[in-house]
Amino acid sequence: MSMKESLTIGKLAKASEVNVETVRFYERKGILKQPKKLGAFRYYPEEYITRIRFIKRSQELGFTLKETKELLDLKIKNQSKCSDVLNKTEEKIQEINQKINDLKKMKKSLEGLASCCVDMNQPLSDCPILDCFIS
Amino acid sequence: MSMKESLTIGKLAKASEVNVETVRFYERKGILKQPKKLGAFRYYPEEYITRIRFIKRSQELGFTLKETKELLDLKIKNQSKCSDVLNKTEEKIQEINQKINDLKKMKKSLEGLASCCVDMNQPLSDCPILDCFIS
DNA sequence: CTTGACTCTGTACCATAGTACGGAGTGTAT
DNA sequence: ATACACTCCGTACTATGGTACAGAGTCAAG
Repeated sequence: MSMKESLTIGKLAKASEVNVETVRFYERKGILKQPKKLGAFRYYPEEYITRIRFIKRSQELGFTLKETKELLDLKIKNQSKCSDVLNKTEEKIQEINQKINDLKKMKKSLEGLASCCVDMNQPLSDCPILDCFIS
Repeated sequence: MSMKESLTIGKLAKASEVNVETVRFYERKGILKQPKKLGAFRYYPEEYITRIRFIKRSQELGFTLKETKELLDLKIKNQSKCSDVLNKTEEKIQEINQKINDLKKMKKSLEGLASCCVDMNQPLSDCPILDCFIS
C-alpha cells in the first residue's frame, strides 16, 4: 500500500534526522498528531519532515517540548494572532537575558574563587579555595 | 543517646535548609558520607551543615552533583593540590563562557524571528514568524 | 511506660527528553 | 511463498536531582 508523498515512520525519521522512537515519543506527547493509518502502519505526508525540523529548531532556540507544543497549537488554532507568537518569542528572549545574567554572576563568583588561590602547590588542606566556596 | 555537637538527620536538614530525604539522597549518591551511627540512627557532627551548604553553593555556581562530588573528593584526598581545584574552577568558567555564547546566538535568532512579524493582527496562517522558525 | 515525634530501609514517583527492547504483526522483493 | 526488513504496542530503562510514602523501629518526655 505505498503512496506517493507518504512516508513510513522509518523514512520520516531518517529524513528528519531523528530516531523512530523519537517520532513515536512526540506522538505520545501530543506534539505530533498521529497521521492516517493504512492498515496497521502510519503513513506521513511529507510536511511532517518540516514539523519535526520545527521542533528541533525550537529546541535549539531554547524552547522546551512543552513550549514547542504551545507554539504548534497556536499555529493550529487559526484564530490565533501573529502577536501571540511574538509574545511567546519575546518572553523567551527575556528568559534568555535572565539566564545570561545568572551565568555572568556565576562566572564572577568563580573568578573570585580562582583568585583565592595564591600558591598553586599548597596542599589542599591549606588552600583557601574550597573554603571560599562556602563563605 | 543525645550528644553534644551531634545532630539527628532532621536537625541537620533543618539547619542546612534541605529536606531530610535530600540528605539521605546525597548519602546514597556518595556525596555525603554516612556518619557514625549510634544504634540505628545517624548522628552528624556540626560540620555536615557546612558540607551541605558547600553542595548547595556549588550547585548555584553551576556545578552538577557529580562535579561537586569530584571537588569534595579532591578535598578528602590530601595529596591533592590547590591547582587541581583551580583547574576545575577554570574549566567551569570556560563552560559558562560557552553557555553564554550559545544563549546570545539563540537570542539573536529569536530577535530575527520577532522582526519577521510585520503586522501584529495578521491571522497566524499569514504570519511569517513560524515559517521563519524553520528556515 | 506509654504516646507521639522522629528515624529507619526500601521502593516508587515527579519532570525532562528521549532510547531500548521483546514479541507479534506486516509489507515487499525475489 | 518465504525470507528479511520494517512496524506495531507497551513497557522498562537512561540521566539529573530530588520527593513521597509504607511499615517498622526508636527515642525521649511526661
